[in-house]
Amino acid sequence: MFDLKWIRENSEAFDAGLAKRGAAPLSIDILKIDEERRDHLKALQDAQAKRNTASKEIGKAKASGDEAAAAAAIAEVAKIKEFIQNGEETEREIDERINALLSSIPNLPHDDVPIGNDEDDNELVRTVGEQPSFDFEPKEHFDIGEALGLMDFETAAKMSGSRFVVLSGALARLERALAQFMLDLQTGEHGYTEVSPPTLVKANALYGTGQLPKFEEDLFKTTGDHYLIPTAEVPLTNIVADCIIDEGYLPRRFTAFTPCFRSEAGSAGRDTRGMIRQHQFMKVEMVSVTKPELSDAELERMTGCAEEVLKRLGLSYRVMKLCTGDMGFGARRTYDLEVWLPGQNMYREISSCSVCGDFQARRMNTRYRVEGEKGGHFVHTLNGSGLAVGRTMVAVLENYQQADGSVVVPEVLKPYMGGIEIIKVD
RNA sequence: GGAGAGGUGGCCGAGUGGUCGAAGGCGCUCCCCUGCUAAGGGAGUAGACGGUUUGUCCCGUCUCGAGGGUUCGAAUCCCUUCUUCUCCGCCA
Repeated sequence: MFDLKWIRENSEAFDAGLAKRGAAPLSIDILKIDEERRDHLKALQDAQAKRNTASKEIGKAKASGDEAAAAAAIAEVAKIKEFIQNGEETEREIDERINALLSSIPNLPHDDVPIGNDEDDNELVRTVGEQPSFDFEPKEHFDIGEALGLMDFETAAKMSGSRFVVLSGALARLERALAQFMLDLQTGEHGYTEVSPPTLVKANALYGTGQLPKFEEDLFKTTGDHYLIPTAEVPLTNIVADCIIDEGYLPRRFTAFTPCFRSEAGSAGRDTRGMIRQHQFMKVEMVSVTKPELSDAELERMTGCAEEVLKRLGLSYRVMKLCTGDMGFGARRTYDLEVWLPGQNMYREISSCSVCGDFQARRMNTRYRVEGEKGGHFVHTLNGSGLAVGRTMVAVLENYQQADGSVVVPEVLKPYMGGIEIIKVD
């Protein structure tokens, strides 16, 4: 969400930012409504001022028992009444138009974000770790999982349709182990506070983080007024909605392990096999709330927190800086982590860390107060996966597979696997 | 799901139609007094928006959970909605 005043004073920068996103300029349209609004407001407020003064006179007249004077004044002001009521109605209409327009505009990218259309224009930042070599043809994760008898898409389809999976035995445990490991790392070493949030939220929460009003089709909605969260970014960020935070409490860092639900509208036919793209998946999410001047540094830090998971799991990955065309709605800058999948013979996204600036803070009305200063300033928010558990399991299976179809449990997960060191057919 | 009671400024808490943006207290800021500390006295202390000016001045409008309505006038009355608490029922 943008500040009207800012657009008024920086209309060129605003349109230039939209252009980088591949969007048409909007400042002229917005400022036209803005001007209409201010003209209208002035007339309305003058009328209201007149009415308020008169009302006080009436109050005084009544208090002093001068009924005649009061009656005369009332008759006088009554004329303004209709104008004010219509004026208030008009004001609401104009505000709605402006809000509808503003709330559907994506955040403007940072200057260093590469301009581009899609993922092909993303910028490689660094590559980390070594890709494992195999003396056999590495299989894809679903072949491994199904051969083990622990990953069952057909059974899932029977009860839930496509894009679901039933994990069992050691693989169900592996999912839990991965989550546990990630949470222990993010809470124990990186300072994140573990949270167990709701996974059903109302529209205003989704509006706050930017999924609504524009991306409703990506969400699952209940028969009531709830939506299933597409990511824990939503509940974690909304923890601070409508809050004024004392400066000393920043930064705040939250992490949560939750299921995520996505309709995957528009991605029919993509990644139809396996666990890469599911309607439901588990994820450990990180959210930071910071002061404006520290948010860029926080993004580097958060990305590092996500990378650490991959490093300790011994997985090779690369860091991509997303181009303007590939970034999400609320992001100013985004780093994707892409893990190496030998079965697929390619890198696949496993984490996405974004700094949103004050974009979400404005929508949620989240501010912080500096001691001794008047008023509040909007906080900056960040979110990132640390990591997507389902895809991490995919990566573990493909990278740690053996010629005989078994899978070695990575060293750091062993404490969580209850003695299982190799996952194999019993 | 049924019955009832609330949501007021950074916090606590008065206020049931007329100079109420709101008593009082706490906290905070400044000043005075007191040779540290403690205590005391005085003043100040919401935000958004608009106008004006770009001078951190002034004026106006709106905001007492949110949104409508009644009225010349609403924190106060009516409707809708969100939310908190208590009791009952149901339940993992």
